[in-house]
Amino acid sequence: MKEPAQILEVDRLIHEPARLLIVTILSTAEKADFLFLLRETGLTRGNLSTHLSKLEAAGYVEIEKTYRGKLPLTLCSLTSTGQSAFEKYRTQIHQFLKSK
Amino acid sequence: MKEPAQILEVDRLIHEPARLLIVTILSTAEKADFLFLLRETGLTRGNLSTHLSKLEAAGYVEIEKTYRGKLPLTLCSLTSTGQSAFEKYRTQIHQFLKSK
DNA sequence: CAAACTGGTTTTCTTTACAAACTTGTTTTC
DNA sequence: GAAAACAAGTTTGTAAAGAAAACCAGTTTG
Repeated sequence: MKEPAQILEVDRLIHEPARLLIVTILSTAEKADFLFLLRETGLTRGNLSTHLSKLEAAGYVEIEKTYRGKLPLTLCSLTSTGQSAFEKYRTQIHQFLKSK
Repeated sequence: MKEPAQILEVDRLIHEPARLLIVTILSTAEKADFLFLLRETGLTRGNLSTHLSKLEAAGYVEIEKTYRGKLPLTLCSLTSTGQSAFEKYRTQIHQFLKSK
């Protein structure tokens, strides 16, 4: 086993395409609400919800539940932990794919 | 849903880290035998076997079973289909990660 | 000739991701 | 003013995927 096998250790929480997309969007927006993410990602509500929960459980995303008028409003933002994990993921993938 | 959602369509057969590693190794070697891949990847024999079968089923890898002396020898090589799928995957990921 | 080793494959177990159904509350409509 | 439709999410059920363990056919070793 040589060093290329590092790819086997990428953070699978971020590697999953749906979550990679979510995290990427969040990395460029201070805060995003649930419906915004829903539109941007094209995920179903159920899947967006569960992916966000996983990211929250990992401490990558902070979820703030409030109201817009009388309707529920869920605000999501990347924590600094999430930000670093994302940066790390990006450099790992880059490193791996760039070599031939 | 905007265009970033393209990432949701990456080829998951290649996206899986273990197979990404296998395919990457095969892309630089004409042919690789099972034990070579085993050492390079650090996967277990069982997992290497099933991942190779999936790649074969997809037509990405060709598996040739022969003998080295009296012992079984399994040779693996990337098909042209596999080569293109890999190239496509790389450019997609690159495209996606570079923006931001 | 029995035990250990080679080079794998198949089976079993757990974890995941997705879809569909459900929930809590709020507007509409009749 | 009750029923129906809608909004914003969550929970649940299921099927597929990945990892580990068990297995297997043949070979070499003691």
